[in-house]
Amino acid sequence: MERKRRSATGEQSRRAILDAALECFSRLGWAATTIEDIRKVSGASVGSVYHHFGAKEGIAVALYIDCLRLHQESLRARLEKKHGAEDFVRAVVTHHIAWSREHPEAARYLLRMRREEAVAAAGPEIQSATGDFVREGFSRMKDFAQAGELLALPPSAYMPLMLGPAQELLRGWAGGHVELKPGIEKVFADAAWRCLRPDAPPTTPTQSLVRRKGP
Amino acid sequence: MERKRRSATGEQSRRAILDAALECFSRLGWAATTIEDIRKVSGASVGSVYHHFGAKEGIAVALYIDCLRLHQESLRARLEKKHGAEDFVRAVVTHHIAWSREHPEAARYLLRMRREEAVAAAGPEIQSATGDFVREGFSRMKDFAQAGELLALPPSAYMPLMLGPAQELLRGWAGGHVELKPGIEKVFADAAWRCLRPDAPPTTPTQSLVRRKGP
DNA sequence: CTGGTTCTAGAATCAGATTCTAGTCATGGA
DNA sequence: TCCATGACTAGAATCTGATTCTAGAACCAG
Repeated sequence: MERKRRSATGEQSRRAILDAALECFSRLGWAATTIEDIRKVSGASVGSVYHHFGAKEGIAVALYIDCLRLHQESLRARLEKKHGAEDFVRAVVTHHIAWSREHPEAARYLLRMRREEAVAAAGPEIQSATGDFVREGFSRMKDFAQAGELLALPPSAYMPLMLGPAQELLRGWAGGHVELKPGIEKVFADAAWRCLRPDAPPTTPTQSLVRRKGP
Repeated sequence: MERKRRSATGEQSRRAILDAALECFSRLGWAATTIEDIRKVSGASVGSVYHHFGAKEGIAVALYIDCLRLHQESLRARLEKKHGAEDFVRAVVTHHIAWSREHPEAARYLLRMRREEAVAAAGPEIQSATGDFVREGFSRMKDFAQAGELLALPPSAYMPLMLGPAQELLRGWAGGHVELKPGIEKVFADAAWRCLRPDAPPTTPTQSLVRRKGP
């Protein structure tokens, strides 16, 4: 009944295949790497690859979930101490950028494969592997909003406003032509907060060079 | 010497192939549609398809450029009358969302294929087809910034801040699970402007978790 | 030691992209 | 008008690489 009898060996080769896959996908791209490439780099056999992952897409999905987990664990740890809305927003944005800089291969893979068909098709599977975390963060933002610590907005707007700019920056970086300057996370954290913080008196949006100028 | 002798016929079948491709890609996804699918829908032959596009990727790229052109022409027209920074920013964001709603297939295709390997590899070709437009918009933003009509920021931050949130929203929409509510473009235009408008007093960038929190 | 299960091997199969050869068709010039 | 030319269409033949299949090895519980 055990899910993993010979786990030691099996898990080991599964790991080797995932590592090889990340290397190959990074170097050659997802479409261009063949099972043969992965087989050579990992030292496994075709049969073994298919035993563990079922199909080429299976590798992509497993690797995606793997990287996502790394990312989320790191973020979770960082968010534990954040209780206010501003701290929360800034920490999420900053972490997103900083983590990507620290784990370039994994980050690039996540950025590239997001919405890539091979992975997108496995939506439900990924949901179940990581959905709670996202849902949790989302509901936390709604709570902040309800408490007046964030601007009141349609719920579906929070995530895009908070992370969209960073995501777009990182996408450019992953594409290879923009670099990630050292202090850039601060710029984006500021921007996200500027965009989400409450305040804004009667909101005279038409002419806006007037207000603001705190204590 | 003429580039297009039998152009009428040729152009026609090229068009038919592109249309068929958009339909197939939308319905089945890029990876899953075969040349055979496109051949059947368009009525062309394999040879004809390869004559016009060279490879499956060639179809994807041509279609991408085709859709991008539509998008840009529409945006260009809309921007002509916008002279101030605020108008400009709001128009770009609003247009991005509204256009997507009006041309769902093309928009979804653009969103899905952006950074998709098949298309990303053709970067240079796409650059030359559309680069000017982007460059132009970018330099316009730098001008605004220089004139003090936009917050001073690292140049690479403008595009992500302006369009990142909308892009993220649309990506969710293209993925199929978020819907595009009627007035949502206003929310995102407001947010973009909130985030880019100048103002912000002496800007004490180093420590920013202190101030703010008004009365 | 035996039966059951996981995992590894690698040859065989299959699908589908690409290539190749043989035309067809419209045009410009003789 | 008639031919040469190059754009274009057809579809069969190849090739590449993903997937399947059959055997067997390693391991564990009884």
